[in-house]
Order: sequence, then structure tokens, then C-alpha cells
Amino acid sequence: MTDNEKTPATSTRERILDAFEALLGESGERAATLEAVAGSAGISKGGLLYHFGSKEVLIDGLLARLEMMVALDVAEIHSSEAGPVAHLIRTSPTTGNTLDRALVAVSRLAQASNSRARQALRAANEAWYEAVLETVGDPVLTRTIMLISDGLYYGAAFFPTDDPHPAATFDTAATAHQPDLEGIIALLETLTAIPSRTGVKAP
Amino acid sequence: MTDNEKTPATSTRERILDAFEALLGESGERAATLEAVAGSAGISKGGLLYHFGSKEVLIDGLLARLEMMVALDVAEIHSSEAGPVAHLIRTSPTTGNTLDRALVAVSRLAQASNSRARQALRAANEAWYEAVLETVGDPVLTRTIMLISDGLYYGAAFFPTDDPHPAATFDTAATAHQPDLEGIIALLETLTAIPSRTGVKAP
DNA sequence: GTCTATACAATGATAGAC
DNA sequence: GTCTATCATTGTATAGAC
Repeated sequence: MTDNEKTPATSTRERILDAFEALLGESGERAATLEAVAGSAGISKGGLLYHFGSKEVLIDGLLARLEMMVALDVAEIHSSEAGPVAHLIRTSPTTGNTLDRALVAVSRLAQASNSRARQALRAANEAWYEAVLETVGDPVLTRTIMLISDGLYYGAAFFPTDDPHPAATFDTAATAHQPDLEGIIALLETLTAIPSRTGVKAP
Repeated sequence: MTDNEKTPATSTRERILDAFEALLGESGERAATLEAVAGSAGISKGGLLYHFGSKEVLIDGLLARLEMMVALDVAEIHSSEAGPVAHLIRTSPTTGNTLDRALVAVSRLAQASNSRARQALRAANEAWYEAVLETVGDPVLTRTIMLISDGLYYGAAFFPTDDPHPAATFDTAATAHQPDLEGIIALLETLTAIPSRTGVKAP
């Protein structure tokens, strides 16, 4: 039980989760089979099943990882100098960082009707919502910002590395799937500055 | 070759596509097997394969259906009295109509790494983008509106009929996944009214 | 047009060797 | 810890009966 043995920078467990995440994100839920994950992690199916007794357990591992990273991100959002809005919008389509990868991977699971994955996404969304609402104030505007963030995320998830379009590669403007993030942020910052937004709806 | 026989309101072909669409949307790509689709359409696997020679062909059928409905919607968007923005936002999360169902279904295919499905979604997105840009004028604002629409769509796709949340069911305000659409529309209408939005970014 | 029977590959999982 | 059988099940597809 003592861990006096050297712990590699990436344990086998973590490498398996990395592989699972990558396969889900890049090739979808159906392609993320135990064999494919194992192969991608450099071990065999049997080896994988030693670490994660079943696919359900493997999914649990991914969900736990996401949950942890969402918690970290929410903490970071509060201490962000640029403010939560800019933080959220800027980090949304970055498929580079670990949070994004986990989020996209779990999204794939959610689309495959996995209820636990859906619950995890919902929880993450609500955590972010609260964080943004706290500084923005207005619920409608907060929801609007969240939707933009969602749109960016899902857009990035749908059209990954993105094959260049035939047209519209030349102009300086952002293309359909290469949105002008800074422009959007500026737009939203303008909105947050408008004071009397709160009373937009009167039921 | 003469179609003097009565054509049922819903031909078997259409019923199969309906079933495929429904299964994709409600249970994900993996659940939409030939057998499940056939059963849901009230025929057998063999019967299905008479109409659609393979799963690829079945997907072709769905893609063609989406393409047609997108074209119809774009036409409608132009003649819409409420304007394209309100039209787009209002119809986004309505999982009721035929366009939405096809769109969600094809999204599931796209998430499963089907390149044709991705292409179809991209084409649809660009058609809408052009339609909105035409009346809104500003590219950044147009992109922002599209992202909100995307967020609504995918949000609705992730959390279907939606299990009621434990909390936040009592207040009049919209919940995390029951956004205040009219409020958002009002917000966006305000933005479109602001004239000097165009010069938001100066690279 | 629709069905049953069958072929064949792939998936999740178990058992046991190393 | 990791691997190689091996198994039951399911997915797509073909062939041919009705």
C-alpha cells in the first residue's frame, strides 16, 4: 500500500483516461471501444480492464476528472483579472487545454444518452452560470453569455481542426467557424456596462 | 411506374426516416441501429434494407431531408415578419418542428465523426449566417446571434424533455436550461438598434 | 414489399497464464 | 500489471422464401 515506487508523470490510469478522452473527442462515442482505448494507451484490452473493471467504471473515471477540473476552473474564474465573461469566451473554443478535452469527451457521452454524463454537464453549466451571474448581475444577460459560450464549445466540438473552407479564407474577417472572439467580448462588455438591463422583462 | 396507387400520407420510406431521426435524437447514434429503426418503423430489418440498401444510404436519406428543410427555412426567414433574429431564436429550441428534429439527428451523426453530416451542418449554418447578416449588417453581431442560436439548439439537444431540477422551479425566472427567450430577443433587438457597432474591432 | 435465416465482424467481458 | 484465449451478444449485410 505504500507508494514508495516511482510514480511516472503519467500513470497508466491517467494515460488510459487520456486515450479515452481523445478518442471520444476526435472520433465519437462509438469509436471509443475498449480495444481502441487500450491500443491508444499502449496496452491490451485485458490490461485496461485491470484498471477499469468495466466500461461504466471507465466512464466514471472520466466524469470524476471533469468534475475536478470544473471546480478548478470555477475557482480560476473568480480570480481572473479579465473578468469572468472574457475568461469564459476566450477559453471556450480552445480545444487545447485539459478542461476542454474532458468537456468535449463528456459531451459525446451525453449525446449517446448517458444520463450520468448529462448530469455532469448540467452541474458544470450551473456552476459557470452562478459564477458569471455573480459579477454580471442580470440573469438574462448571463444566460445569453452562457449560450454564446455553449455555441462556441459545441461548434468547436462539431468542426474540430476544421478543414479550410473553399471560399472566405482570404478576408481579414472571421469565418463562420472562426468567430471573432475579441469582437464578441467587446460586444458583451458593452452590454454589461448598460445599467438598466435588469428590467427587460415584466411578466 | 405510374403512381396510380394511393400514396399513404406517410410512405414507408418516410416512416423509416422518421424513426431513424427520432432514435438518433432521443437515444443517440449508437442506439439507432438498423434493427431498432426497423422495429420503430413497424417493419423488420430486411424490410428496411429493401428501402435503404445500407446504413450509409439511410444516412443519405436523412441528409437530403435536412437539406431540403433548411432551404425552406431560409426562404421563410426572409419573409418572416418578426425579422430573422426573433425567428431564429424562437425556433431554435423547439424540438417540435420537423427542421429541428432533422437538425438534432444530423448533429448526432456529426458527433459520431460522420464527415458528410458535418458538411451538411456546416452548409446549413452558413445559409443561416448569410440570411441573418443580410438584415443585421454587422458580422460580429451576426456571429454572436448565431452562437446563441447554436447554444440553444445544442442545449436542447443535450437536455431533451428535461427532468425538472430539484431547486429553482418555483421562481418566475427562467432556469438554466429554460432560458428566457423573449428576454434574449429583446436584448439582441436592442443591439441591432445600436448603430456604430460595426467598428468594434480595429486590427 | 416484407419476412426469416444466415454469415461475419466487432464489442464488452471473463478466466487464467506469465 | 499485463497478456492471450475464449464467449455471448449484437450490428451490418446477403440470400432467398412468401
